[in-house]
Amino acid sequence: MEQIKIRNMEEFAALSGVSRPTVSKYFNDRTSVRPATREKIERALEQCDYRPNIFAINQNRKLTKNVGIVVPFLADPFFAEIARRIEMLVIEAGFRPILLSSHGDPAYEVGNLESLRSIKPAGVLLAPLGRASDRAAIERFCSDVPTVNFDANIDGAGEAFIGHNNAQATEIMMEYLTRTGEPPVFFEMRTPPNPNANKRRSAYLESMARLGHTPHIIQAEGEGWEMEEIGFREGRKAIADKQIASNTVFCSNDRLAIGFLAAAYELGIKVGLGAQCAMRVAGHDNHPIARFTCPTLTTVSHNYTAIATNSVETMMALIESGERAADREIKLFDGELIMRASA
Amino acid sequence: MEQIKIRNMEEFAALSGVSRPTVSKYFNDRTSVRPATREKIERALEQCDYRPNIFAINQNRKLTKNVGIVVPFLADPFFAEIARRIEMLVIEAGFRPILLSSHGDPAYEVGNLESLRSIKPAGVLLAPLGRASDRAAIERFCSDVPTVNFDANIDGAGEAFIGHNNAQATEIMMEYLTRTGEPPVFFEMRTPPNPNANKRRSAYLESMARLGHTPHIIQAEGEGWEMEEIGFREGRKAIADKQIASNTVFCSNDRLAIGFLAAAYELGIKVGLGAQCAMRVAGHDNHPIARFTCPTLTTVSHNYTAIATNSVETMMALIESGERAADREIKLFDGELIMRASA
DNA sequence: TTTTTTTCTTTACGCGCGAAAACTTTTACG
DNA sequence: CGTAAAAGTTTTCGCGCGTAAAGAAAAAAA
Repeated sequence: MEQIKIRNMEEFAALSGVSRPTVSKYFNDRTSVRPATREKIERALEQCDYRPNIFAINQNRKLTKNVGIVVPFLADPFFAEIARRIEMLVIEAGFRPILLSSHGDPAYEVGNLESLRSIKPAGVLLAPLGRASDRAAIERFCSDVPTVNFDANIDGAGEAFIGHNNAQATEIMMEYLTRTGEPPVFFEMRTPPNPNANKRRSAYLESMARLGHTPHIIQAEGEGWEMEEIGFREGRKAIADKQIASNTVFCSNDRLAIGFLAAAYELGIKVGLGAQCAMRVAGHDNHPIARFTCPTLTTVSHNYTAIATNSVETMMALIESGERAADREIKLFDGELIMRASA
Repeated sequence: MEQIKIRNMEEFAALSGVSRPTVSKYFNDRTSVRPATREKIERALEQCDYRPNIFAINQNRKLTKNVGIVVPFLADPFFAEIARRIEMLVIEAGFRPILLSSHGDPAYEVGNLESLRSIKPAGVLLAPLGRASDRAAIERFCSDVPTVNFDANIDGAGEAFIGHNNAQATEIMMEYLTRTGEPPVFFEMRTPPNPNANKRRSAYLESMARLGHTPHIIQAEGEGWEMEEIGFREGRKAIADKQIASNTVFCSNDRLAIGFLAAAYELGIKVGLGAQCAMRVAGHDNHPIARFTCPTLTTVSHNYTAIATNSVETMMALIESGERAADREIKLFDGELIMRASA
């Protein structure tokens, strides 16, 4: 079996005993042909493993089956995880996912969008870099290609935004931390690449104000996506300089927290809940490695499943309707407190 | 500017005042036309941002500019890192990288290869799953598409194998560990998904034999790619059951080691070099997070740069020559001892 | 059985480009 | 300045498929 070499749909049609246009119909929607015809085609398919040429298909179709997925930094396990879920959902929906990473660089981000534009995707799921993004380029892209914006909101980017409810998530952590111990200081980057950080800072400030505490924010120097490094270096400095006005530190994200934990460990500060512990540390994101830090990291998890599912569903609805959304919908999914040993 | 809408190369040629075949030549190699002509085209390019239709290009070229990159599990930062480097080198070489993850599943791996086959890539850089891979499917693919195998060697897969020198890398760590303390036990998975693990075990056994020590291997139960989880769960069990016949543990890879460190921490065992430490732990791979574990992880690093560069160079040489390699070359790059606090 | 509807076949065109052949123009060089 | 070489132009073909129209055949409904 599978010996016969087929060069094109014409030859395959001849083999199956069906006309070429009917074969074409079959490959576009296998239920659009009569069962008897379908069986003829599928019997032929068993003995020659023919597949229509993807370039010829896409050249003639106005709408391809490609769906772009762009994330800011794929080497970050957080994005790897969310991208993985989205990718699988896109495949399930019968589309071809094209996964692209912007490598933390706006030039790559623009390059990715241009690259996507050239393959005429049915739609694109875009998690932008954020602050560093070339807004004009992104808006231009979104006006040409149906785009769903996720993770980091850029006003006007895409037909909808699906994201994490940073305010609520920060709030439940604040509630937990203040209820069980000292009100936390907030440890973040001075110039965070991701806009979620700003929402988290605001939520921290609001929360502290409402609870009648004085907020303390430590802003780590450093640019880019090497957050563990920044958390480690600046965390060590902050601890050594006694800048930390509480025994509880709420890090803006888990990667900073991982670095901070390493700094605390190196300085011999025991982190955790017990009486013999000097400090509590919490993070935000439920990073895949957070279960395995020392101590395990208390954090707030994104609703990964809901965000991935909803992003893809929104995209598919957009594709099926063939229209642009009337108004830009923003959907936020609540975070979940993940209590572990560090706080 | 950029107002003029161009639908195809014909229209663009008219705009630039050059014939279409010459424009075509320009886009294939911008140095292949006379400087004066080139300037004409590039001036036209400035006022209409035309790009040749990628589907039409690829339909007619025997050789596309696509290069596939397949890794077994992109959510693993190790692969994310190596993929990132390779991707950038491929872009630099003027090709379009198509990054695909097999998600730890041989079905996805075969699907990725089929998907790649359909876009007629100039070449493919393949890091196979290993043990779980569908060898027959991979060999079939490699006979059709110029493939360079990297990271995990599968005999006969591709024109060349570029990888890490597991034997040498294990050896330098063994030398270090035995010179500075007790000979280590070896902690690994009973059924590792990646074939590198087997080479590391063999190297450990050889090394212990040569040094005149009795080898001890602890084989963790568990399947799949959740190595931190396996390292944590089985590591805790091994420590609790006092299966560890040395104060030094050499983990088969860093992800296992990260789990193992978490287990030791939870059990109150101090890991590190100092006199007050009860155990030394070393890993293998120099995982991106290894600098931030508690304590920081002593490990053996792959020569990431050399492996990425050499894989891409080998691929490009293959593409340029247009031929298949006469014999399957195997290139291994030595590892480097990374001394940190854990051992 | 006849009529209606659905499905299939035949024929034809076009997508946007690569490639090749034959001819013309420009450049390089003695 | 003349000539060969290099580069550009024109023309034509074909890639493999989507798609549309018109008619034939098959299935479903009357």
